[in-house]
Amino acid sequence: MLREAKRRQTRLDLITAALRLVDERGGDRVTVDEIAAAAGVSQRTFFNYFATKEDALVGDPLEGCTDLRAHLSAAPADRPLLDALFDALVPAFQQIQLDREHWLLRMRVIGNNPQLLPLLIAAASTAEQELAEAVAERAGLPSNDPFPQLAAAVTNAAVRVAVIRWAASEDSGPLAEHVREAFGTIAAGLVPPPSVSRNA
Amino acid sequence: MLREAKRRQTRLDLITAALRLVDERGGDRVTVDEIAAAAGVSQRTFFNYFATKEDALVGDPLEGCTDLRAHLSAAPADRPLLDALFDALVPAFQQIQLDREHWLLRMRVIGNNPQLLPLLIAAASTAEQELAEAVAERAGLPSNDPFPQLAAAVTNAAVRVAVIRWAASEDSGPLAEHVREAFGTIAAGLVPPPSVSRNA
DNA sequence: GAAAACTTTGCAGATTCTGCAAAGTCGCAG
DNA sequence: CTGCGACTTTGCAGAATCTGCAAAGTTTTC
Repeated sequence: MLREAKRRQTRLDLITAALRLVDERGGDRVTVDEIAAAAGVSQRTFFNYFATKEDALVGDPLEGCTDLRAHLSAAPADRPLLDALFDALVPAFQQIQLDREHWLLRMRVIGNNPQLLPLLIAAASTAEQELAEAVAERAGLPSNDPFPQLAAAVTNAAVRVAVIRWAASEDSGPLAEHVREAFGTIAAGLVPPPSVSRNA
Repeated sequence: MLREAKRRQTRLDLITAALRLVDERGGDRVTVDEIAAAAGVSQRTFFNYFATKEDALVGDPLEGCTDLRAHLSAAPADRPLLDALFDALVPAFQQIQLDREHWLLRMRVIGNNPQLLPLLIAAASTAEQELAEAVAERAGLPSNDPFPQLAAAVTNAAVRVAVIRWAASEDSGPLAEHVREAFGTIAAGLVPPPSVSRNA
C-alpha cells in the first residue's frame, strides 16, 4: 500500500506545484521542467503522470465517483432520474469539498487563464460515456439511444456550471446545493426565473 | 475581397488536408509538416491559422452564427426560451448542413480517434459565454445570474449530442430535427422515454 | 533476502510551437 | 500603371513539449 500512497502523493505534488506556479506567474511563463523541479521529481516523471502540462492543471473528473453504475441502478425505480443522478454523484461532490482549497485555487487559475476553461470542460466530458451507460442501464434503454447521451451531457453541463459558481466565492454554501439548484432548473424544463427588472 | 477569400480557402485546405490524412493513417502518424505540405503551404503558415494540430481537426464552433444576440432578443417575448434559442441557432445548423461532407468526415475521424472528442467539446464550449450573455439579455437577468450560464451550457450540450447523432449515419434526417428532439426532451424536464424492454 | 513487479530517471530525438525579420501579395490612390 | 501601405507567407533559430528505451532504484511478495 505504500506504493499506491506514494503515487497519489507525487501526483498531488505535481498538481499543486503546477497550480501554484501558474497562479504566481502567467499561464505561459511556466515550463514543465519548473513544475517537475518544484514537485521534486524529474521532467520525465511528470510525463509519466500527465500527458500534457495542462492536464496537471485541470485535474481528474469524478475522481471521487467510483461505482456510479451500481449506485444509479440501486436507486428506487420510481425515483425521478435527476434525483437518482444527484444521489449517485454525491460522493463526487464530497470529494471536491474535501479538496476545497485545491479547487478554489484551480478555479482562480482558470479564471485568470481563460484558455484553460475549454480544457477543464474537455476533462469533465471524459466521464460522460460512463455516465451515459449508467443512465441507459437504469432506464432500460439500448446504449445507443439518444436519451442517455443527452442526459449525460446535460448532467455534465449542470455539474460544471455548479462547480464554477461554487468556487467563484469563498462562502457560497455547499456545492451540493448549487448542483441541486441547477438540477431543479433542468427538471423544470429550463424556464427562466422571473426577471428582477420588470417585477410582479 | 480577394484577400479574405484566399484566407478562407487556405484555412479550408488545411482543415481538409488534416482530416484526410488523419482519416487515412491514425491520429498520430500525421505531423503538422505533412498537413501543411498537403495543403500547399509552409509549416509556419499552418501555425498562423491554428494554435495546435488538433485545432485544425475539430474546427470552429458556431461559425455560421453571427448575431446571436440580436436574433434572440428579436424573438417574441412570450416565446419559450428553448424555442427562441432554436430559432436563433438555425443559421448554425444550416451552415453545418452545407458542410455536410466535411462534418461527416470530421465525425468519423473523431470516432476513430476518441482522444479528440474532448477537444471537440472544448471547441464547442468556447461559444458558450456569448450564448450566456444573449440569454441573460433576453431574460432580463444580470449577466452573472446562474440561469444564463446553465442555459448556455445545457444548450451547448444538446446541440453537441444532436450533431454527433446526426453525423453518425448517412441518412438520419436533417440536423435541425435532432436538435429539436433534444430540446424537446429538455423542455420536458429530462424525463426518460418509455423503455422498450418492459412495454406498456 | 532474493526475485518479481513497479517506479523513477537520464538521454536521445522527433515534434510542436514561437518570435522575428525578409520576401511576397494584395488593395488602393494618385 | 505605378507605387505605397497593409497584410500574408515563409524560413530560420531556438525553446518547449512529448516519446521510447534501458538502466537504476524502490516496494512487494514469497
